[in-house]
Amino acid sequence: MPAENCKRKIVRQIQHMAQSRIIKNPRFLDDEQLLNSEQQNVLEEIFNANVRDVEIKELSSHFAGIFRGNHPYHLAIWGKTGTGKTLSVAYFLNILSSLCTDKNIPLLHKHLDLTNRGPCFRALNDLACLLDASKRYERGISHEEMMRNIERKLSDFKGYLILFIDEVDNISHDRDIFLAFLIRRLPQRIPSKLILILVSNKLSWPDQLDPRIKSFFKNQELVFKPYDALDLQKILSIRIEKALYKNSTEQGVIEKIAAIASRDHGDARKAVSLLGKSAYLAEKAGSKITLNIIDKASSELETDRYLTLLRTAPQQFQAAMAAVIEASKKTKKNFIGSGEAYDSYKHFCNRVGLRMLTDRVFGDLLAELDLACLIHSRIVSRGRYGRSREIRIDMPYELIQNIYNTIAESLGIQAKEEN
DNA sequence: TGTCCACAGGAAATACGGGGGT
DNA sequence: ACCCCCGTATTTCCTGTGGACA
Repeated sequence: MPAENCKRKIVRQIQHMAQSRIIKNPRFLDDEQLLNSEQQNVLEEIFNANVRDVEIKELSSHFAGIFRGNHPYHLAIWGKTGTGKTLSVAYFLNILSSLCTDKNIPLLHKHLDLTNRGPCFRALNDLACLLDASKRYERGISHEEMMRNIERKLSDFKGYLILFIDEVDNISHDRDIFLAFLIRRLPQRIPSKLILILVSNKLSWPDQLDPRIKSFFKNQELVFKPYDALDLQKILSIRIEKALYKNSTEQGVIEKIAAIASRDHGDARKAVSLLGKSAYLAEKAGSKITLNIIDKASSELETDRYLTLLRTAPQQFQAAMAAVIEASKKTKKNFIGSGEAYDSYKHFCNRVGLRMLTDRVFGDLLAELDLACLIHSRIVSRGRYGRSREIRIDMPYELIQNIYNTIAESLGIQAKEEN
C-alpha cells in the first residue's frame, strides 16, 4: 500500500508540474528582451486594437502636408512615462517614411534619445553622432564646433528632415542653447525642410522655455493621456496571449493588473512588468496567476525598485538614507527634524569613514530622497524654535531593515575595495 | 507687534578632473 | 608640455520665512 501511495504522489506531482507551466515565451513579459520584429508585432496589434488611435490620427493630420509639398510645423508632444509616446511616434514615422519612399519624396527621420541625462554639450554630441557628423567626445570641444559639424553634414540634403527628439527635458544644462540651435539657427543654415518633434514627459515642460523658442510651438501640441484601465486591459491581453499558456490566469487578473497600473500612473511598462512578475511567482508556486499573487508581485516590484535605486545611487545618497533610518530608530517621536538627521549623518560618516559634506548639500540630499519617495518630508515652522524639515519614513519595518542592510553592504564592500 | 529661531534654498565661487588643440 | 574648454561636486555666502513667545 505505501508503494502505491508513493507512486500516486509522484504521478500527481508530475501532473501538477505539467499543469503549472504557464509561461510560454518569457520575452513577451519583458520589453528589454523583446526582439525588434516581435516588438513591431506587438505594436501592430496594439494599434489595431484602437489604442492610441486619437494620437496617431493627430500625427497623420499634422504631417499630411508633406504630400502636398507643404512644410509642417514643429511638434511638441508630452505625456507621462509609459504612455507610448516613443513607440507611437517611431511607429508612425516608419510608416510615413515608407509612404514617402513610394511617392518619391525625399525624407529622412532620425530618433535622438536623450534618456540619459546630460548637458547641452552631450545632446549636441549625441545628435552629431546620430547623423554621423562627428565622433564621440567627452569634452574639450566647443559647442560652436559641434554645431558646425552638424551643419556641414546636413549641408547637401534637400528633402524633409524630421528630428524626433525624445525626453528633451533631460538636458540638464543650457537647454535653451540646444533648442535655440535646432529651432532658430539650424533651419537657416541647411537646405532641408526641418521638422522637429520634441517629446517630454513633464507637463510643465514648455513653461520653463525661453519664450522666443516657446512661440514656435504655439498650438502645435499633442498630449498623450495616460492609458485608462480599458486600454491597459487590451495591451495586457495581447501580452498574455503571446507569453502565457491558455488558462493560466484566474478570473479578473487582467482587470486587477490594469486597475493597479492605471491607478498609479497609467504606465503600460509597469503593467507589463507586473504581469511578468506575477507570472514568475505563479510558476514558482505551481499555480495559476491569482489575485493574491498579483498583490505579492506588486509589493516585490516595489521593494526591488527601492533596492536597485539605492545600490546604484552615489555613496552620499546612501549615507543620507542610512542616517535618516538610524535617527528615526533612536527617536521616540514618529518623525525627525533636519538638524537631528544631520547629526546622525555626521556620526554615520565618522563610523564608516566617509567624507562628510556640509549641511547645505545634506539638505539637497534629503530633497532627493523625498523625490525618490524613500522618505516623506515637509517643512514645518515651530515658531520660536525655528523652521525645519519634518522627516518620516512611511514603510513597513521589514522593508526599512532591508534597505538599511543593502546600504550597509554596499558601503562596506566599497570600503574594502579602497583598502 | 516685533523678535528671533533654525533652518530652507538660491546664487556665485571654488575645486577638481579630464579631454582637446597646438 | 602647456593652455584652454567643459561639466560636476561642494562650499561659501546670503536672503528668506512661519509662527511661538515676550
